[in-house]
Amino acid sequence: MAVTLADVAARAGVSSATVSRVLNGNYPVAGSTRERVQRAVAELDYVVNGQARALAAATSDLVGVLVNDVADPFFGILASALQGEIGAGAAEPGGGKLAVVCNTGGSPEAELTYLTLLERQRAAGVVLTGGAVESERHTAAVSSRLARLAASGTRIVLCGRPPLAPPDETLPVMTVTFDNRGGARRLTEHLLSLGHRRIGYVAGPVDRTTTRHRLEGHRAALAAHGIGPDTDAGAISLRLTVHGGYDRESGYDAALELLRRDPELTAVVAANDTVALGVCAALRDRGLSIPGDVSVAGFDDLPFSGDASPALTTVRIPLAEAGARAGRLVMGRQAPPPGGVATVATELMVRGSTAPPASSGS
Amino acid sequence: MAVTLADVAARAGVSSATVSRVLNGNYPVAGSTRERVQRAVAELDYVVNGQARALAAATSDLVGVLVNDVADPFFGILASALQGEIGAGAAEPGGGKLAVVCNTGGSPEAELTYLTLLERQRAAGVVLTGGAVESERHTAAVSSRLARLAASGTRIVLCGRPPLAPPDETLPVMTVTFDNRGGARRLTEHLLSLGHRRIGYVAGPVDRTTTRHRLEGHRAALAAHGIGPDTDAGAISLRLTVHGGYDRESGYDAALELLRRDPELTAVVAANDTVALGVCAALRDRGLSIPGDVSVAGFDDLPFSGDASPALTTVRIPLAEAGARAGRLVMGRQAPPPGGVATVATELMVRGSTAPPASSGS
DNA sequence: CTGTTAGCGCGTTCAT
DNA sequence: ATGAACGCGCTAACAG
Repeated sequence: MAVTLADVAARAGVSSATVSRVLNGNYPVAGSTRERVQRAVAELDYVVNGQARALAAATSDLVGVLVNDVADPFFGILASALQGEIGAGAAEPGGGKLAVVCNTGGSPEAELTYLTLLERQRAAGVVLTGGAVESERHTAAVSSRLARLAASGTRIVLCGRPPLAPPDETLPVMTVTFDNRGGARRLTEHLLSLGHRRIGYVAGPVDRTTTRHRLEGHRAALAAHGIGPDTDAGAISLRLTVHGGYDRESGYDAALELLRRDPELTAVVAANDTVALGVCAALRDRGLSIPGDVSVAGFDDLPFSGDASPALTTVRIPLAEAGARAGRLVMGRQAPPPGGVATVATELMVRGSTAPPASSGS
Repeated sequence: MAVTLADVAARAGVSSATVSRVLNGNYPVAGSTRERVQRAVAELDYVVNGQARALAAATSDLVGVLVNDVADPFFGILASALQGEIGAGAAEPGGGKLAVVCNTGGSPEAELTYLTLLERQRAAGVVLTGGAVESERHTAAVSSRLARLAASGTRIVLCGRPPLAPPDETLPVMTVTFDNRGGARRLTEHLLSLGHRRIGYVAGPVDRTTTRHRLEGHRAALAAHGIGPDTDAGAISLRLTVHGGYDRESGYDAALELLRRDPELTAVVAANDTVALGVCAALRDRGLSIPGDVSVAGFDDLPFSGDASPALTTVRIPLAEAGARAGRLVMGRQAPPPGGVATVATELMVRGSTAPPASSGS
């Protein structure tokens, strides 16, 4: 069948150990011997058996990357940046590893299943991306899985979700988290400063850290402007929150629902840019102009956001940089940040989709 | 360190062979024994060692997916659909495999490197997605690598590129290819029927099958309308072809170049939707309206294309379906198409970005 | 510098 | 139905 180390050794007239040494270049080997071995390797088209090597050396060439869905640009960009770091130097010996991308679809069960599969493979590292599901049970389950992985030497990095709770902080888990709360707050402040008071909010799925943090930022901004939950205007704002998925359809449906709840609203903040596009489509279908009648804002600043028209006001997350950083961390190519947690700043991007409300202008 | 089969065996008071049989469920085992073993497995939190299993059983849980870049929605959607099939049933024993996504960045060397890495891992299957680089040397190199992989039992699927040349057709390689030529032809016919005659073409990178096929379709449509390369109008069209990357910047730059070459052009066809957005941006920056002054068309029908404004006329490729099909093929869950080649039809999507040229209307 | 030996953890014969 | 023994292909001690 396949040619093995022994075949190469026989061909080169040396022991298999010597061949191994030449291949890994960790031990001194005489130049002439090395050359003979390399010739034999080339002649036989020998390719090492990764699993045998992994078994013997107790190492792995695999790094798991858990994402909700690579088809979603948010995760696609993260995955791409991660893969870039993980696979970097794949040509050199020991240079790069293989990124195993796992689509969880946002399902907690799938997340656990994949963690088990990666544990099976004795993955060298695991990166969990995107918001985490907030449930006692699931958090505990993930934590214990991660603890076992970490105990067996697997490097763990969280990217785009908050660090694990303090009690579990003993885990050697590194985190690259996004300032979702701050970004959301600045975004809503922007709308408030434009004069908007009836602001709809299309939130993401419930029980997700990302959803909660963005919503908290939004409400914090409202409260700071005297629109706390205990005021009349605040009560309206509370009523103007609709939860949905992180997809375009959800945005479309949510926008219609918001208009039903308050035909007078002047602005809509969406959970992310994709949802915002759905919101825009719904508003247009209702004959409303953006931002003339209603301002719309998104989150993430995905590539298409600048090309939408009007261009979307949104909050930029440097996804590629964050992913690359997480990649370096999981590869051990960069020292962990102090406390194990790095917070990536977010930036308000004001574009054409937001403007003062019509009433305030006339 | 990690708990092994032997540990479980000891705990259950049976031999390791019995534990193995319980785990794989391929052999008859007494109910009571089975139960004791399963209890021991649960109590010890045992997780099989994938590499050891792979080594012993000569099987692999890995399937490689080569893409140019997962951050590109075209590949992101393909990868997502592929992963969905590959990982399907990951919970059941033998149910799913792990998709190893490899970003080649369109580099032939990276492609070969990853194929070697996947061969190392004795991957159960490999899917090559997207257009192939057209070069004698590279094609030969890839073919021989694929031949070796196939010989060692790895299932090979091509998705989004043409089948390998007839001489290599003996390889058990399955192909899911896109009708790029037909789609491009219908797209240009659409523009011609609107009355356009000076049509710029922003082609993809040279020496790529996708680039060539789309360009051929474009030229075929022109020729069919009497605008062959030997006519005056045809000569103009030839001059109005610019090559660039598959990214937005390339589209932007190419559009400016096209306007320089012919300020009178009335339509621009782009290599894909992303490029088309760049073209649109450049035209707008030049003060030209779409489609009033210049019509623009793309290719692929990525999700954002319908939300651009004007919405992009483009050619739809059912990427998710194609990816899922390729995934089933590589998993051996679907019978290979006759001749090993399935051609996926493309569909012209006429939207707002194309209209009759201004001159013909007045 | 190189060969010999002993596992890595599991699947799988062959016995029983 | 179960156990003992061997080997998958390679790396890592240990000699020499």
